[in-house]
Amino acid sequence: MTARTSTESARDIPEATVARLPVYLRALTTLSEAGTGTCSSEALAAAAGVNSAKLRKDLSYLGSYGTRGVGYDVDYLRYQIAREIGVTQDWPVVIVGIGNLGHALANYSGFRSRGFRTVALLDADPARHGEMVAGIEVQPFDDLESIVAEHGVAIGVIATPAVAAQAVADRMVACGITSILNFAAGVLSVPAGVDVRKVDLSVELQVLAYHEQRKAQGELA
Amino acid sequence: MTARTSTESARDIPEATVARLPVYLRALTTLSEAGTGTCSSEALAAAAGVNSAKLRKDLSYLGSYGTRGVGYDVDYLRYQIAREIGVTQDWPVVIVGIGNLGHALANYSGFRSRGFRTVALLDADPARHGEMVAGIEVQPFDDLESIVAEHGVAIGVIATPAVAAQAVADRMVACGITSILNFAAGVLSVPAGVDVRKVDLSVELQVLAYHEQRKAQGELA
DNA sequence: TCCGTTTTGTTCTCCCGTTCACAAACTCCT
DNA sequence: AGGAGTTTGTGAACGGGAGAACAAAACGGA
Ligand SMILES: NC(=O)c1ccc[n+]([C@@H]2O[C@H](COP(=O)([O-])OP(=O)(O)OC[C@H]3O[C@@H](n4cnc5c(N)ncnc54)[C@H](O)[C@@H]3O)[C@@H](O)[C@H]2O)c1
Ligand SMILES: NC(=O)c1ccc[n+]([C@@H]2O[C@H](COP(=O)([O-])OP(=O)(O)OC[C@H]3O[C@@H](n4cnc5c(N)ncnc54)[C@H](O)[C@@H]3O)[C@@H](O)[C@H]2O)c1
Repeated sequence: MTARTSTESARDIPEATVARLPVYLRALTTLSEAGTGTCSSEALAAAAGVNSAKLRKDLSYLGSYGTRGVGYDVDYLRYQIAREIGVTQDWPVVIVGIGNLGHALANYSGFRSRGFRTVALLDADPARHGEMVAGIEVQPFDDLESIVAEHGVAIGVIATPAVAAQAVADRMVACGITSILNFAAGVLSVPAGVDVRKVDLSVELQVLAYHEQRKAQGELA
Repeated sequence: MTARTSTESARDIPEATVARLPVYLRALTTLSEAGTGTCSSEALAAAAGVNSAKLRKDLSYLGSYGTRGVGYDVDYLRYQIAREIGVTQDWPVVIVGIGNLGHALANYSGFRSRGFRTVALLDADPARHGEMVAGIEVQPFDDLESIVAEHGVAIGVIATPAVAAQAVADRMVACGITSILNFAAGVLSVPAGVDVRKVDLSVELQVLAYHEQRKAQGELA
């Protein structure tokens, strides 16, 4: 899934833990907004939907931020996780392919509130150019290079049809983007050092269908 | 992630394999449409973006559908995987929460072509009722029970705000839905025997941000 | 028929992740 | 000050998945 080339820095956090840190972060934000000042690993684990031992081990990779007999300071731990993930700063993001899904993503407020700022919406179709979506103007895909250079964009989102995805990814990589979130079906091939994460709704539904079928078979027996 | 209660039937396919079968299925469909009649595990693995040994082991859980020295018959293997997943039949699906994301999902043609049929779009907001999206009329959320009963729906999609998600899930479970695809943030609690899969875009982006930050740190050193 | 080539199916080993269990550390009450 | 109660941090056992390696099987040509 992720390719590592650069020299490993100080702490090496397991991939599975990295994927859970954002979940803890959200749970902590909810707790903080509810006015909770301190929480135990048990309580936080319940809020995040994981085993408490796993939570404690995950947090131990970041350091020793809890107090035995007491628990964790919600705001302090929240800051530490945010810093570790790197969302104390804002990451500029470009979205390519402003169709059905691209519109939804552009309108999604959860990005901005969680450390990401959409700096541009790009589409190859001239008919879409100039349209305003969530306060941002849709621009030609060919503006990619200048926008990435101007804002120092490192993260790109692909929401184009599958046939265009590889070409879009190539252009992104060529102009310096090193992390891609891909909604299009199929496999993207990128050079080492570029991270790609794929979201595939059909896969999710088909996994559900598999289990659903098994349940039905079990009832017959 | 998934809860198993019913008695295990004949073959027990590892969860990791189940998650990859849909990927193989798509790769096979692409190959078939390109006119390929036979393919080796090496070729299919490349198309699916996985290791060929892993692919062969995955397929061996389904049975012995290949021919040594030759490879796999594309259409035959495709049918076998589709049957194993359970997408030779059509699964009726309801989508709840027809906002930004719900619109995109309703318009997504990839569902129908992969074994799923959207039978209803439901929303709690009366202002949305009667709107036509992708040829389907948006109906009141309170119609859930009658629609599920009428069509025998087993799979539900939640695309409401996070605060409403648990209540929607409860109603779904109460009227017989046993598989839920959840796009809302936060943890859903459901009884054993109900499968929930969560898609969380913020988590995906934050994982990318973490690696991005590490890359930047590595360059400084 | 026999041998070389190709490719599957499977075994074996290693590694990562999960979970249990407990000692260390902290608080609070007497 | 001391003991009871609570909760963290981590060592250790366990299970599952990934990948290398190879034997078994099929094919094709001589
Ligand atoms: N809509 C969904 O809910 C959904 C769900 C899962 C996956 N997907 C996937 O997401 C992708 C987008 O889906 P959608 O429904 O928004 O499709 P869409 O057709 O509505 O939008 C695609 C957009 O990409 C643009 N585009 C095409 N080629 C381009 C290029 N080379 N460069 C830049 N822009 C280009 C098009 O002009 C269009 O605006 C598809 O790959 C689809 O499979 C969508
Ligand atoms: N838009 C995105 O790209 C995106 C991305 C990731 C996650 N999400 C999540 O998906 C969910 C939906 O996002 P959105 O942008 O479409 O939001 P939205 O506000 O545009 O749409 C939500 C819809 O749900 C309906 N709704 C509210 N309460 C309901 C209830 N109790 N029963 C039935 N319907 C109800 C509302 O009327 C509205 O139509 C949110 O939880 C959001 O966090 C969205």
